[in-house]
Amino acid sequence: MPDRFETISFDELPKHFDAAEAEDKWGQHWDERGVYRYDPTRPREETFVVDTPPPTVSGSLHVGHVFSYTHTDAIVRHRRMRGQNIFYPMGWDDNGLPTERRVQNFFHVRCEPGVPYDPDLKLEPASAKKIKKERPLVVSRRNFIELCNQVTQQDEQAFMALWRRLGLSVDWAQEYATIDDRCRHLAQLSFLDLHEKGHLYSHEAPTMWDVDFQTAVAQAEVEDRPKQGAFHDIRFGVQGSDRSFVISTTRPELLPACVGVTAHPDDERFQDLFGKNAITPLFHAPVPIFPSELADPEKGTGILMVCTFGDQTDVTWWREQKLPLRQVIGRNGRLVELTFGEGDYPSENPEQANRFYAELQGKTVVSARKDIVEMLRAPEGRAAGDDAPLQGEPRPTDQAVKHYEKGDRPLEFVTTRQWFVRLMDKKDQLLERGRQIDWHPRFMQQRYEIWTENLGLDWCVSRQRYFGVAFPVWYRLDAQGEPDFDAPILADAASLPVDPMSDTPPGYEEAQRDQPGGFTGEPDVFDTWFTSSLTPEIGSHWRLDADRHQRLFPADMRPQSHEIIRTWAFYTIAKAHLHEQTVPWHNVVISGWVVDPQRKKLSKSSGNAKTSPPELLDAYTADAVRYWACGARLGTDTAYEEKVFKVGKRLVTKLYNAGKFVLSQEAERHPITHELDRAFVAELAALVAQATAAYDEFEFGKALMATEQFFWARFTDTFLELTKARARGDLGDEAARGSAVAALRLGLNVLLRLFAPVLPYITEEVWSWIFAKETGQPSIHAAPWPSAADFEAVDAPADPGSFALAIDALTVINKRKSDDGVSVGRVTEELTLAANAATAARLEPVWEDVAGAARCQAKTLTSKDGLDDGAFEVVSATFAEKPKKG
RNA sequence: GGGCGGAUAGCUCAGUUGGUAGAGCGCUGGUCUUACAAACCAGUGGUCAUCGGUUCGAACCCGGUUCCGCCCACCA
Repeated sequence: MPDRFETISFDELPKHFDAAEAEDKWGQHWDERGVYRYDPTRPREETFVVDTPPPTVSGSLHVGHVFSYTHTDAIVRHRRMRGQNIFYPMGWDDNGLPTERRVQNFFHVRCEPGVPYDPDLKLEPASAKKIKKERPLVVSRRNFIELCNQVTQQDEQAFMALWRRLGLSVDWAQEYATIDDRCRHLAQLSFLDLHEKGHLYSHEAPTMWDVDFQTAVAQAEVEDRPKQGAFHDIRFGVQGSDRSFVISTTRPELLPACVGVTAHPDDERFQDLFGKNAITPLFHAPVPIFPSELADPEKGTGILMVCTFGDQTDVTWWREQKLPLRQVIGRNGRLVELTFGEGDYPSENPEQANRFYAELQGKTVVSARKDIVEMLRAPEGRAAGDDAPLQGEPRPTDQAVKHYEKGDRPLEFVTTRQWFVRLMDKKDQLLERGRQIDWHPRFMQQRYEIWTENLGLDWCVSRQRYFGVAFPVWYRLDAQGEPDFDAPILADAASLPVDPMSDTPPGYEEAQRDQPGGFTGEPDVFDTWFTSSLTPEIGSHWRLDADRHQRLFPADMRPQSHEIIRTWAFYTIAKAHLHEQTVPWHNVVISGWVVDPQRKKLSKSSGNAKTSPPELLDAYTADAVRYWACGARLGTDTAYEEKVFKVGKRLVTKLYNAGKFVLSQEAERHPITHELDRAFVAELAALVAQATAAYDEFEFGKALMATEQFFWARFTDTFLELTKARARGDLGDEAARGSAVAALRLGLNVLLRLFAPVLPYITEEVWSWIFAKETGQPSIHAAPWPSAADFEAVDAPADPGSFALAIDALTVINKRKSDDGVSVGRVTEELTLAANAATAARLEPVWEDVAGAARCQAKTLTSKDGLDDGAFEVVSATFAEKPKKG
């Protein structure tokens, strides 16, 4: 009995592919079979390590997530098929401000560290009415953290469900959360290591401060926002003289904080002033006038007031000139209590100064500005303009004002004690590390370079928040109860993770907490980036498991988006450099954004992200959505186009139908011997090479497009049609039939594998019918990526162009049918096709197939001079009558 | 102010080292055709933003300009 191809029975399969069912079924199978599991026994060089971005689980899922995570998954799936041992974890970034904000709104609560813990606190989500009518419930720090944990766990479930449905081939055994014990442990170890190596310091200094969240922020979290400001021209006096001058400022409310006046040393206009004291209006404070290169003679009036603190330059002047500190803006953004004529607040007229200041005290920056302008315009009964300090009216100007990226009000410089990681002295080393990494696309490296070169401050890593990783630090209290910040007590590495607010430091009793001679815990938490900059180390279990670390670090690939190069990428590189003297990963792969037709980034806040990811998956299926995502080029923004989802859905349907057809063709097993089949295989082999090269560059989009193009234009619309007659046994002998079916199956098999990284569900479905058993690979996602090995049993065609030529000939015949209004399937009773002699000779070996596809009963191929090479002409054609219905 | 990316058919985008402009969608016409009407066949459609240069030849290389998006910048 001859060996026959195993086939499927056409009628047993559902007419239409049920994607929802397949998503469910295959998701379960993959889990059960452990297809995506990392094998810890395989060596580093066989392993492909992904440093997956842990999404912020603040509850807002949008298509941007789906987009970029699909990119990573396609790359990962391809690597897995290349035989690599995949380490593809998933983490949840749940600590930090976004969660705190979400919890505050969700339960309508406010955290107050002094409040006692309520072990029985049970809260329901707050209704909109409640939020509107009632004041937020005040809860303890510990209760608040518990609520944060509760909400993030729910959010993580939602994310996980989405990721599974989308088909991310994550190894769920490697799941982590940035607030879990291991991450807290590692973040605190990181702190201890940096401290030991001398990269950490804490000091009290002016720091960028968000007055709403009441926390310090780092340079990387600061963004400029355009704002309408106004120059106020204010006349200053000079001590012991009639001379005066006018400064121009956009922040008149800082006048009580004025500690100096400066102008450029070469500025002719102010030579006589240097070394003298200016007298501030209203407050009559004598302040030194000094020259500085940093003053720009072109700006304003060329001479300006130095305040503590209006901006970064003020901080510089304050330091260099050793000026006094007059911090008038408090941590809550309101003007603090103070008295002129005392201490650091001298005044030549304290009584008047205090009268003015009393009106400003307790006010916000904005209302204090309004009030002080009125005072400057008409101080104490005098009419406006009557020798008033304010010269003319404020002149509007556009300015860029620093804001915390998550905040609403401008940042202030407030003097507080903060912890810093020293980076300013390591810029060159960090730049060098950046150059040791391959950036995809390449130009994205520029972002890193520019950021690093322009870095102006060390990394402030302490935050005055609650839901975060605690500093493993306590301070001794002296006899007066004052903390000794210069010699912090560090936690023992073996005791981590610790919470200094509830754990006691080595050698102390809990009773000594906050007692003179005792200790106090560091209440601050780490900047969330302090933890998330450790994701490669979190994956590798750095300092916890040396063998695992050696197998997983540095990682191979870091996928991320470009707006966080200055934070996530930068800090991760810094950490790997400081801890391990190496790069954290070898490749950075940058996805673009999803944008609306107006080129605006899709986001919930701007209201252009209307469809949620689950809705999208319901409407179009996971494969179709993945198809859309994978059409993108790296680093390039992609428009949100509903049409593209439909195209993806169509592709899935076509794969299903083509699979059914090919795998139902019966024939004896036979090698691929026919010229047309060999020419097809030659083209297929070229496609494989092309797709493989694209994936080598992480360009899944190029690979997909090439594969898709081939699938429609060279497989379903053409090769299938050209071999149909032979595969049915209507044409040629058993060998010809076997060759056709063998080539169809090889084509389908290879194309399925090329599509598998992008379309995991439909490819697995079709693969499961026959190929799973035939190849011994139960899952296509564990099957080998197509390569030359797939084609080595097939001899080269006599003419590599004969497949293309057959397509051209068929197209000409189809055009004739179309022109005659005849369907392609109609029988051709007689056909005479002409080509020049050379072309006719080349077509000869595949002419039977062409005629078969055209359903010819009688056919003639003649040669005719004057036709171009490769051109065909239908000399005559008669078509059968339309078959009668019935 | 400095830098990066983009501008190609009505729309979304390809276009490898310079060599006659491509796909999909849309649109028009045709076809129920034994894998698929959730389909197929055929057709329409472009001064490659703009100006100049190099070249036998430029969408591609060089320079200028204009728009769009983004990143960065001490913001008196």
